[in-house]
Amino acid sequence: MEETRFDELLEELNPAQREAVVHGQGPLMVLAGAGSGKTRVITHRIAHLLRSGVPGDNVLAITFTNKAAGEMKERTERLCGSSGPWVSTFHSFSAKLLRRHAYRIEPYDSSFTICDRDDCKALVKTILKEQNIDSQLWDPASLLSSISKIKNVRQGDDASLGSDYKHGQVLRDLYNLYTEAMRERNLLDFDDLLLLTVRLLEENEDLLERYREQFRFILIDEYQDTNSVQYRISSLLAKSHGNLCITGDPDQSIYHWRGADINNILNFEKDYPGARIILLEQNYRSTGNILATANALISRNIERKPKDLWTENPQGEPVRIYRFLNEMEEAREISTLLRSLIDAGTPCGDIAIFYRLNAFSRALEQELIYSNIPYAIVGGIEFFLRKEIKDLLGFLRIMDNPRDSESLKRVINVPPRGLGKGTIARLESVARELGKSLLDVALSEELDELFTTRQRKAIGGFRSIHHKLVDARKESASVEEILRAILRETGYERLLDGMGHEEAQERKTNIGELVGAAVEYDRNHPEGSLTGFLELTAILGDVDRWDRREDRVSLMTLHSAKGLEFPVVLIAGVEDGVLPLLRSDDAEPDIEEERRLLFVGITRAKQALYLTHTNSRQRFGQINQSIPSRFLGELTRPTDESVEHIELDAETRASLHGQRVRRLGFGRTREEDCLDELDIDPFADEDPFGDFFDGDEDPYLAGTRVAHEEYGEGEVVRTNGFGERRRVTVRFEDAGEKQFVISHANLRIIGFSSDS
DNA sequence: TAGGGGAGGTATCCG
DNA sequence: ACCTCCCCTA
Ligand SMILES: Nc1ncnc2c1ncn2[C@@H]1O[C@H](COP(=O)(O)OP(=O)(O)OP(=O)(O)O)[C@@H](O)[C@H]1O
Repeated sequence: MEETRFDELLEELNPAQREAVVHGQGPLMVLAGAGSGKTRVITHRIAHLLRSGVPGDNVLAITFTNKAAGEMKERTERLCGSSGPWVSTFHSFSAKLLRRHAYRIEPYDSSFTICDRDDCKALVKTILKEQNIDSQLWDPASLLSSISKIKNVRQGDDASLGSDYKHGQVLRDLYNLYTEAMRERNLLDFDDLLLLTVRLLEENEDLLERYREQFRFILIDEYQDTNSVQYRISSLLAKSHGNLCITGDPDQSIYHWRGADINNILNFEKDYPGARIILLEQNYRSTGNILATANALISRNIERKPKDLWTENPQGEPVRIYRFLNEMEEAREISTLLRSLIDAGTPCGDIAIFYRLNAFSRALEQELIYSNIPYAIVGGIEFFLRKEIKDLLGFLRIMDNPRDSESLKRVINVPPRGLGKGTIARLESVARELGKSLLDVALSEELDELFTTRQRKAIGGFRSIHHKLVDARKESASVEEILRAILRETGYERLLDGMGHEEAQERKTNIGELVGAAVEYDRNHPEGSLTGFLELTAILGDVDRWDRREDRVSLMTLHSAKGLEFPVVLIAGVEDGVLPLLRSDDAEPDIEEERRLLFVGITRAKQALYLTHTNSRQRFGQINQSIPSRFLGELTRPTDESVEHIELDAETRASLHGQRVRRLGFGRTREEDCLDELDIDPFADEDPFGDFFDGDEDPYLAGTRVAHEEYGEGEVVRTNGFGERRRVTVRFEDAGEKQFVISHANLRIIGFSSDS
């Protein structure tokens, strides 16, 4: 391969970027605004280090996703053709270290299994049952989050738990039981990966020395979203030599809820005195209009150092804000819009739709299917949570990690052969008495006399499957072969024939996908192992599983969108209660973080940005009025033309509904016809700045039937104005047209015009 | 023991 | 509207 010349690395970089790339020893913080090229800086900096003669093995780069890691590794290797630097996420890095030195973290061994949240929850439930604790009172999910908090905030030190937490004693006991159960089964959760890495380094001076020496240059991306344990890992490795380069943007910190601590980046200068600080403020990604809305929005955050991104890019089209009747219309109109963009030549792969909640993908998906638009949902209902997948993985897991009794319990009766709760309980008590693992007991023929004939027979069925799998594994190391053996020996696909055709088909497809993943793993990892495959299934995130090269419209949450960019971006459901998200019961939402979330979404867009919101939306099966997000009013300045508000006119809406209703044969058409034009003009008011959509309820679409004490029944003709001055005009049957200020209107909604 | 049916609770966001 | 859990029956 022809080597890239030194200065070629510095082309396509602005002076600030270049400075960061060529910075030598010592701490460096690159505070980079959205789209200002920090990813490019890191990549080029690594390449520059390698080209200056630093061996790849001495460079450790931490990225936010495994996908970013893969791309960066590939990129740097291409830029300088030399051996690979270490590039991975904190979690993958930790897993690698822990497997390598597993004998130092007893009772774990190197084939430990990484648990996803579902596995952890199941284990908590098991423990609660064992302890006879009512899982209604102690919700496993929130227990788990308390446990996670203990690990992250107190770094596993439960000493003073009793005083801090409500029900501290119980929590502390459960925490210890959980930890013990995980150790017994050779299982690690995501927090453990990080926490044990800290312990590994702290308790083994030789290892710490060794890795400090090895990783002479450390780079961490998205530093604003690191948590306290990750911070500790980086300190352990980097404090002594100080060759730590971090990049991040406090305005893009969106993971506070899972323990990320923005102070890590804010205190960097204090932690590393004399650190060089480089600001990147030129945005190369977005049009002027998109950037203007992003800047206007984020400037509303109080807890923030002011910073204005600028760009030399053209203004571009205005940002378009659409208002729709409900989520069905929203989905349909988005599809229509996409169809016209695609027909005009936009590749599907250039388009992305973001939303706050995974649940929003459903309505969109239906319409995209209907409109024949290829799409890919990133994340969402977890593939690895499907029953058939969990079953198959369960077998793989017990083959890899015989101590994983949770997985064993899952699969010991697959296919069903009458081995139920009673037998499992018996197996467990025998295991406890003899101090053996559950699998040992199940496989030991000499213990048969401890079971009834019936139980013996059922256990024997499992035993013979297990033996065959052990044989299969001896014959071939490939994951695919083991998986096929499992399918063969359990008769899994035959099992599916018993159920409804459609469901069986779907499950078979899923199984096919898993086999496909195994085949791919075997191909890409000639030195691979079952352990490696299982680690990937657990540790890969939603974005990691997504293949950008496919020409499809991408659907994902705003969180998943971090770090990506698309020429065309749509953000759906920009409503109060959704974005910012309000929980019915619980605490105040973190408005500033929600605002940053929208900021992240907006700044993903290169050419065109559409934000949509609806007038009503179904939640828990009930139709609720929705209010435009307060953030929509924060996107503009008084004279700004970077934003355009759009509403379907009545004719279009009626005809679309008509068509659609006929085509699909829907029965309910009523509320959807007869809507008059809505009069939305953001600049009609003297002061649209400020409380534009002030969060007041505004359910008055044209055509809504309302009742008034004095004037009787009537129909909404139009609404206009903003905030306090927003008015609704109603034509009453007897009293003629009247106008009301919405915030003081004494109107009751009684239906839609077509109801009568 | 297994699987259906009804009831009741329920949704963030994720490596 | 959907999923999980529990109870009841075969
Ligand atoms: N010096 C430059 N000249 C031209 N284009 C650049 C330059 N630096 C970066 N870009 C382009 O700008 C876009 C954003 O870059 P990059 O993804 O590195 O930004 P980022 O800072 O990581 O963004 P974010 O923080 O928003 O995820 C990319 O399309 C990149 O190719």
